[in-house]
Amino acid sequence: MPTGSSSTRSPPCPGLVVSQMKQQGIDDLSNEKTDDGVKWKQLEHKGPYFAPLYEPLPDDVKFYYDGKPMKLNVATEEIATFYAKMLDHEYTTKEIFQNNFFYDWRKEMTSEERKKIKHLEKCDFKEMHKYFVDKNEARKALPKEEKQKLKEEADKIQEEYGYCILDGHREKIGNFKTEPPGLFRGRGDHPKMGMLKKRIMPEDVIINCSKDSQTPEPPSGHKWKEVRCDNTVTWLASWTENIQNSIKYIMLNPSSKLKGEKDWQKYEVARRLKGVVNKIRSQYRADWKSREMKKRQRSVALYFIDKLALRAGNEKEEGETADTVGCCSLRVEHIKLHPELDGQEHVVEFDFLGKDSIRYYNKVPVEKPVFKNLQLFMENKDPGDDLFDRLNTTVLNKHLQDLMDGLTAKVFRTYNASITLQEQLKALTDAEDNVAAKLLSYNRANRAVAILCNHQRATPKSFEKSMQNLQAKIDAKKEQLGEAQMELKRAKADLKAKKDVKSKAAVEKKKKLLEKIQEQLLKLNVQATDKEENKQIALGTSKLNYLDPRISVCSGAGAPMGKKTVSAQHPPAAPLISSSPAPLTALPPSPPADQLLLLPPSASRPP
DNA sequence: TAGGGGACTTGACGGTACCCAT
DNA sequence: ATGGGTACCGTCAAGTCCCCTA
Repeated sequence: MPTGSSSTRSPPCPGLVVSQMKQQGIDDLSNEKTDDGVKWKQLEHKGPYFAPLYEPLPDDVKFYYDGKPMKLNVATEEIATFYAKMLDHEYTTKEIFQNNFFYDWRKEMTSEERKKIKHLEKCDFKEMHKYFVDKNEARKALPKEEKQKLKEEADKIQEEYGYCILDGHREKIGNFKTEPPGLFRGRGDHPKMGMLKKRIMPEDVIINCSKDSQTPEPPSGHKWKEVRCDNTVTWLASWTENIQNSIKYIMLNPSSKLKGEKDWQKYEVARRLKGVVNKIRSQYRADWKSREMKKRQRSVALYFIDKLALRAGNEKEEGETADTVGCCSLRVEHIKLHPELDGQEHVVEFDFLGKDSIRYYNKVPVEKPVFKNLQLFMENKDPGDDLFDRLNTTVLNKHLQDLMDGLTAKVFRTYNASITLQEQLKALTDAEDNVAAKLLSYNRANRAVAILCNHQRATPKSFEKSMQNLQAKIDAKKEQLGEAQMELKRAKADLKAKKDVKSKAAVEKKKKLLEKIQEQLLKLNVQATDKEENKQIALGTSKLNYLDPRISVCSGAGAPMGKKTVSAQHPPAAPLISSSPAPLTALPPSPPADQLLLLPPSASRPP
């Protein structure tokens, strides 16, 4: 079973590097680190690879305004192609998108163009659109050799710009290309959708590298905005994007040692939480009855974060982004209280848009004091008012910091995700199971985590069809099964009549065949179950960001690990399985790997 | 202590490489 | 060999959280 450990990491492998370093008497990187930041000594790279310049359209591809062809200035034309390319996308039907685009487009026009082009409805991009569709088709239809050539060119660029040297190690860069210009596509109801995302020029880019290293050359005729040497940060280059005025970075690939160690640290913090979580839970339960409103709100919010793995919920600037919330920013309109619902008492119904405007909908029975507190928090408030008006993420995290060093709201998500995987694996897996059954168990455990974290996906486009295909296979197999049963019956009758060796052998043969078919049918059914259950659930995110890989490795589940390198997630000096830190439930001293999962499942989920 | 900047992680999505059944 | 299905990976938006300033 693949572990994904070889695919993305740049050679040489981390373990090797460390042993070489030790031999050479070079200190391990971790020795040079301080608590509050990276401290590298050497960073060398080639700077970002810039998005290709705009190629003007051929003369026969025309833009029409009010039915008449109109030659656009190159800059104007470029922006028009951004819109033209998106014509069959739902975005372009939205009024906000259209308005934002048109407003920004007109700003970039020449004054003559601006005088003429006054209404988007009169703009005809269809010919341009067709040009790009055709071009795309042509690219797909290219002969093999041509495609190979293109790939080689891309590989060359990757080779040249895709790696950097960090303290003597060649590391893969995550995103070495600048983002190309285009129209901003926000998620959900984004007020800025359709705005023009400008082209990044070398003059916008800050380069970060070590003083003694070779400073990357800007493209000819250009210069960098700034070259600096800041070894407390991990980015190689940065620029400010024009939509949200936020900074974008070029950073290392997750397979790099730097990222891997950070990831490892994250899970170590989660493991420390394991040790104090019971105390924290008793504490917040006690605080439900506090005389201070602030404490009550804090403790109820923390209960939600712990029990439901909600995100912290920072405040956002109104009108700048889609209206989404997390725990601390929940509003009265986002919950409904049901003293009784479907035979359960004290049910809270959540309905809000979370990160990426993904809907969170959940009906949860809560403990009575929580319910009573929520009623209190909602008294005399309007639907649009904050549920926790005395609370924000800063206040909450400050409190958490007091409870445990390094504890923040998001650690609960990591902790509860990982512990859920571990418990589910333990509960669902039987060592005797075959591979298919084990894989289903792993997926189910992974699914439990994804559901907890509300990681959703759009139903894949081909879902219905591929489900039908699978069903057809199952039907065919069932038919086969029926036939096999009949044949066995006949063979048995034959044996009864003849009682000879040959017919006995025939019966055995038919029996074997029947068993084989039964097993195949079972496997298909398992597959169908897995597929159906996974229809709208995304497993990747939790696998990548929330599940301590040591849980999967130690349990022997051998499931795909995603793009992070397992070995890179450890301080490489520690071997992965034999003596390395154990997963969450096994706090030091670490038992041997085969016992890691045998700890009591109790008390790991909130009461 | 509000407010904003900065650095970093988390997240869904779409294209592509790859795999397996036909 | 082909084509359908899927895992993987890049992309870039959207979060979290920390720090600094007024």
